[in-house]
Amino acid sequence: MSQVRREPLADQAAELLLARIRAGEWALGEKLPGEMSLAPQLGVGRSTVREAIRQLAGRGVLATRQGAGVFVTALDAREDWDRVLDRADILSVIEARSAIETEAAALAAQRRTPAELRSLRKALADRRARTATIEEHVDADTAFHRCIVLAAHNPILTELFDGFTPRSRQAMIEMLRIGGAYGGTADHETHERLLRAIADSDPAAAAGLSRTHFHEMKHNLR
Amino acid sequence: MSQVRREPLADQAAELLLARIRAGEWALGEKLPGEMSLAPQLGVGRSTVREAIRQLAGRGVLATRQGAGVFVTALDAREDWDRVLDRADILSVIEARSAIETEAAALAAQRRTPAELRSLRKALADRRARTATIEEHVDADTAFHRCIVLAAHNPILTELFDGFTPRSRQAMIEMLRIGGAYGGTADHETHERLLRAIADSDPAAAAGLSRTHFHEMKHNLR
DNA sequence: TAACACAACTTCTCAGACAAGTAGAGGAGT
DNA sequence: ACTCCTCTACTTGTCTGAGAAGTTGTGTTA
Repeated sequence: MSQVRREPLADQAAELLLARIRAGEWALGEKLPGEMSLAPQLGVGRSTVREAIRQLAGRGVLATRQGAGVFVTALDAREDWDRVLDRADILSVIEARSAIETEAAALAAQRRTPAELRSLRKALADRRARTATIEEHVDADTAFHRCIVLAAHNPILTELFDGFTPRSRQAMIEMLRIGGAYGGTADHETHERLLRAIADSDPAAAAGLSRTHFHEMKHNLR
Repeated sequence: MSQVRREPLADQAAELLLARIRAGEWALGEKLPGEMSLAPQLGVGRSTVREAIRQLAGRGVLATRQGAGVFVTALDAREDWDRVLDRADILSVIEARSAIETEAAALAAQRRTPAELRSLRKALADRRARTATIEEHVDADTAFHRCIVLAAHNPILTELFDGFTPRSRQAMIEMLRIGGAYGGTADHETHERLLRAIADSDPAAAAGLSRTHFHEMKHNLR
């Protein structure tokens, strides 16, 4: 049946531990049994257990403290973005972008510097001009939205945005290809008003316009 | 000057190796020197080198093949959550949570199942009861908010939430420790109204309450 | 009651030994 | 000259044992 596949014991032990963590055997922050008791449980030597723990520590699931023990730091190994986005539909991507960018728009309206305002205007002009192909327009659109996130001056939001927009690019392109019209005057006007709200330091209006924008996107999907 | 900072040798070795990989000492796919020669180079024993390699393997930077050697599989451009959160202040964390959870609250109000509603009620009761220590209360609070995110039925938002709440736990605890009052009746009432909005399928109210909640948190910070 | 000392635990690190797998050199046969 | 096989040197994988270093709770003392 299955190929011989000789996987190292340490890898197998790591997988087994991860499965038990996912199953909820140890809650978040809880201490695992010591290496000494874990080794016989998994049927391997102590150093093998240590290597398995190190592997999971590298993935951010476990953390060790000398003298204290091994602790669960995350319920789940952070899955690769690619894998998550493979399963997620376009709708989920839009909703996540809405979450991040609506908050970012409000913050940008409060914190944007004059230099960032110039970048925003330039990016919006680019967004209007570059409508030759769908790919080009999606990239210009993403660049504009990234300027907003940057103007929010929040490193975590930036990281979140950069984390999955590159990977959702294809989904966006497909959505526009299906949805038909893109770069329309109505769409552009929404973006223009969003920029104006940020320029006017009006967080509520910026957030509202951003929310509306993504709401329309979701609506066009059907 | 600097605190003693007794970081495990294996971690130090991993960081050192990663730095040399980033510096381009070994190209992508290239083979590293053997453990035997790496150990004296780094000034540690062989098992320690192995643990460092395992750690980097868990992060996807290295891969080992028995009999062949250790190979570079990625240059590890992506920054670790831990590192991002180290630099980020509490304010940024709250803003990011606000972004995710406000959207999640609105979606949860539309999509929550009866079973999820039961989980929410149970989690809220837990949140009210568990106020013995700050740690306990933070964990109960996180659990309640996680139920909301789950009820939004959006895998990306779930992933985002799980991605950094475990790591922002300490920051939350410190914030409450400084901020003073926690688990107050006003705080609990806000959560109760949030749950009611979700139960009543009122997305706008749920989003508004969530936004207010995080806004108050930011305000208490000062 | 508060501060200290200690004991029992934990992880950390090293060393040595052998098993298991890989890859290249070199020889035998065609 | 070419192919195939074997053998060898080198690699990672695993286990054991030992002591160092750190943490936590308990009991003792002032």
